[in-house]
Amino acid sequence: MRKSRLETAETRQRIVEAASSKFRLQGIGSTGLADFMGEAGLTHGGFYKHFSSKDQVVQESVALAADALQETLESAVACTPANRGVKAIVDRYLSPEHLENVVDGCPFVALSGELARGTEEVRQITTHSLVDLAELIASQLPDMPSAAARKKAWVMLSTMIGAMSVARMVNDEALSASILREARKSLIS
Amino acid sequence: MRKSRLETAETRQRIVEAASSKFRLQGIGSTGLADFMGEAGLTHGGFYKHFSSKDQVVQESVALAADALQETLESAVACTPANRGVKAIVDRYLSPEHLENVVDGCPFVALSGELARGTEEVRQITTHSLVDLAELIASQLPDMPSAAARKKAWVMLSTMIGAMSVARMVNDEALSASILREARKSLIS
DNA sequence: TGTACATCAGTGAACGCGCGTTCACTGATGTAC
DNA sequence: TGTACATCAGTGAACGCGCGTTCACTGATGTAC
Repeated sequence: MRKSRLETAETRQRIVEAASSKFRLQGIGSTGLADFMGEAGLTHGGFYKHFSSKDQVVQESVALAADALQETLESAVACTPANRGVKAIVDRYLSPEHLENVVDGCPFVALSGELARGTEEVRQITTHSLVDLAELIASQLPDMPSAAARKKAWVMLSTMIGAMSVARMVNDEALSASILREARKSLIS
Repeated sequence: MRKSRLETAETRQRIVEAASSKFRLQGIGSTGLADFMGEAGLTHGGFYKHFSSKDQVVQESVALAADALQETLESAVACTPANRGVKAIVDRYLSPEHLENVVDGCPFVALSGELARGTEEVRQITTHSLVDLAELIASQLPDMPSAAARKKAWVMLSTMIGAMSVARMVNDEALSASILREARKSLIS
C-alpha cells in the first residue's frame, strides 16, 4: 500500500484542504478526523501517517485558509487601477458570494471564537495572518502616514470581519445583504 | 428531594446563568451538560427536569446573554448626557474590561460561528437580539433620518463586534488594546 | 388545621454513540548492492 | 539493470473517554379531603 513521495505529498495537501473546508463549514470541534479524511478519499486511521495530532491539522488548515484569503485580496488589488485598491479589497471581501461561500471563505469569520480559544500555536498563526491582512489594507491607503494607515487598516479589517460575521448570524437574507452593502459604502467613502 | 416552586425556579435560573457563562468561555460544542450543571450545584441527571434538550438551554443562554448586553448598553446611555449616547455605548462595548471578560461579555463575539451554524430557533433569537442592539444604537443617532440611522447603526455594530472579535483572536495585548482604541476613535468621530 | 396521598426535583448509574488516538497488518515503493 | 530487503502509506479494528439522554429511585413539597 505504500505510496510514492509525490502521491504522499499530494495526499497530505488534500487532507489539509478538506480539513480547512470542513472546519469552516462545521466548526473545528464539531468536525471529526473521519469527516475530512473521508472527503480526502481515505479512512481515518491513516491520519497519523501525516500529522501528529488534530491540532496540527487545525494549524495548517487555518494557515491555508488565511493564505488563500490573502491571495484573493491581493489578486483583487492587482486586477484594479492604482488608487482603487481599497475598493477592490472591500468589494471582494464583502461580496454576496463570500457571504454564501462559507466553505472557502474567511476563516476569521467562521472560526473566530474557536481561534481565540485555540492553542498557542493556533493563536500565533491567527495573529500573523491577521497582521498580514491589515498590512495589505494599509498598503492601499497611501495618502496617509504609514502609522495612521496601519491603525485605520485594523479598523477597516474589524468592520469587514464584523459585518460578515453579523450578516452570517442574521436569519434574514435581505438584512444580511443590506449589512454588507452599507459596510461597503461606509468603507469605500 | 422535591423542591418548592420558588427553589425550582431559582435553580432553573442558576442553570441558565451557568450555561450562558460556560458557553461563552468554552464554546457551546465544547461545553457539556455536566460542566454547567456542576457550576449550578447539581448533577447532570437533573438537567432534563428543567429543559427538554441541550439546544433549549442554548437558546435561553443566548437570550440571557444578549439581554444582559442590551441592558448594559442601555444603562450606559442612561448614565450619560443626551447627545453622548453613542460614545457611551461604544466606550462601554469596546472597553478593556469587555475584552478580558469573556464570561459575561458579548455572546456574538464569543459564539458567532456557532450561532451562525445553530438551529433555526437559535438563529431566530440571535437575529432578534442583534436587531434590538442595532435599534438601540440607531436611537442614539438622532441627527439623521431614521432609515439612515438604522443603516449606520448596523455598520457601527459590525465594527464593534468585529473589533472585539479581532482583539480577542490576536495574541498580543498591546495590539488588542490598540485595535479597540482605534475602533473607538473611529466610531465616536 | 391535620392527615394521606400524589407529585416531582434531584441523584447517580446506565445507554449508545462518536471522538482522538493506537496498533497489527498489507503490499507497493524506495534503497543498497 | 536486476534482485533482496527495508520502509512506510493506508486499512480497519480496537482503546478509553466524554458526550447527550434515559431511567429507577428517593424523599420533601403540594394537594385534596
